[in-house]
Amino acid sequence: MSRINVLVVEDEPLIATDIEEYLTNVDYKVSTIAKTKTEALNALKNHDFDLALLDINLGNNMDGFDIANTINSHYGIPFLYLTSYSGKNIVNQAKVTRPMGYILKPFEEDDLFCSIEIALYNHGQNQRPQNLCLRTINDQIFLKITSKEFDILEDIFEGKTNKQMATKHYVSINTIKSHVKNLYEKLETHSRSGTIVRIRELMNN
Amino acid sequence: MSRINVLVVEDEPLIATDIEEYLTNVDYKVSTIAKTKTEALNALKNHDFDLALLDINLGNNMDGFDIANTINSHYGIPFLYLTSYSGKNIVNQAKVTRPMGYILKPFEEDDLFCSIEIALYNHGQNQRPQNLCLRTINDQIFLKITSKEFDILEDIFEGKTNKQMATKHYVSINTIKSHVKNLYEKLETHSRSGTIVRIRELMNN
DNA sequence: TGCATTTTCACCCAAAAAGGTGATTTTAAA
DNA sequence: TTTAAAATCACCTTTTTGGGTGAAAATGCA
Repeated sequence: MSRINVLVVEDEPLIATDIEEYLTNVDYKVSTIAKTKTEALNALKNHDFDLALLDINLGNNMDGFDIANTINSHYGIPFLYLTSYSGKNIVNQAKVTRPMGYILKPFEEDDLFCSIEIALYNHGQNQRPQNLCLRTINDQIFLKITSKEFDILEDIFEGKTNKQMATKHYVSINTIKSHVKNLYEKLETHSRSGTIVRIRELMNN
Repeated sequence: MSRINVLVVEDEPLIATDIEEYLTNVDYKVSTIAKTKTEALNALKNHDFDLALLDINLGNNMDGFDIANTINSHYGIPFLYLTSYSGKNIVNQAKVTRPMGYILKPFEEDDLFCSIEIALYNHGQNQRPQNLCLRTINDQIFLKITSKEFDILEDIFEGKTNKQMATKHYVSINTIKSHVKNLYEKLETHSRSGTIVRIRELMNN
């Protein structure tokens, strides 16, 4: 497995080399340090990065936000802001660009490492199975789903048949049918696929 | 708009009150401070939180991970770890629980504020409806799905029955069954719900 | 301890889906 | 215009689901 390839965007050379050293120490690879927006966009165009670390303020401009937007629309890699701005205003501007983290200067090697690891992992998982949440569902329906019923619901959501569920849970298929029937009543559905659709809806509110 | 309701899980009273003060300063509401796993789970059961801040280590146990798992499966609120562990091992254990952030002690008020704001925003945005894409699907299977079959597939994904589809498309139910059969062959599935699961997978790559 | 809920299971019937075979008509491309 | 692929439809059998009724354990609280 090759090392994670990082783009560092930072206009202050001293800080940039600091970051580079930190990242190298924890086994990431810094293949480019960009000092301006132009350099950053160029690097993005010409290389494949796994992650970007963005300073928001580059030479008196909030160019970090622009870079973030370009990353979102064109490259889809995760990124974190490394900045000394902590004001409400800036943070609100920053959050709508959907960074995976916001680290305030000064920071330490470990801060960087932990946040990056979480960011990379979450980014990788984000286009992935959506998992159900009992509370979210129950908040939206009148007759509440019990925890056993919830287990069955998860299996239905995974496409399992009654027989498979009976085997998995070491109970009679009749028991499964009973749970399924109760689920349909509580969710006001009448079929497995209809139930999956319903759950998709409930989990998106 | 009422203030963000935060659950703080921290076994060290001094740190807990520090966190509470920080959060109150930046206009969050700390409605519960839990010192043990039991207290935390109880609080989650009895209150509606918008966010949780978890210490990983509670009295010599890694109970923070358990709490995180319960949050994911039962409550679906975003959470951040506040901890002094920065080892690779711990971080790797932590990331699979999908925290929205990982903040190392000691931290400051602003660190907390920035990370929480990002976490809350990203969590809120993460739920989205998904739509199918023929190209994406066909790129991943050997026998390609035709455009008519794709129409049927969309209906299956929406939970429709064969009869409903027949009515909608002005064809015999036998025709629908024929299309469905072909879809199962091409997608290597054997049921409607299994097909929905398969499509979910194919659309997430 | 007693009561309510949950979980377990059985049996029955009807409806829907799954699986197979075969065949005709349309459509689109060579 | 021939030909292959796609779309249409029929019929049949078996399996799985859905829907209804009822009831005995097990569990969890009060």
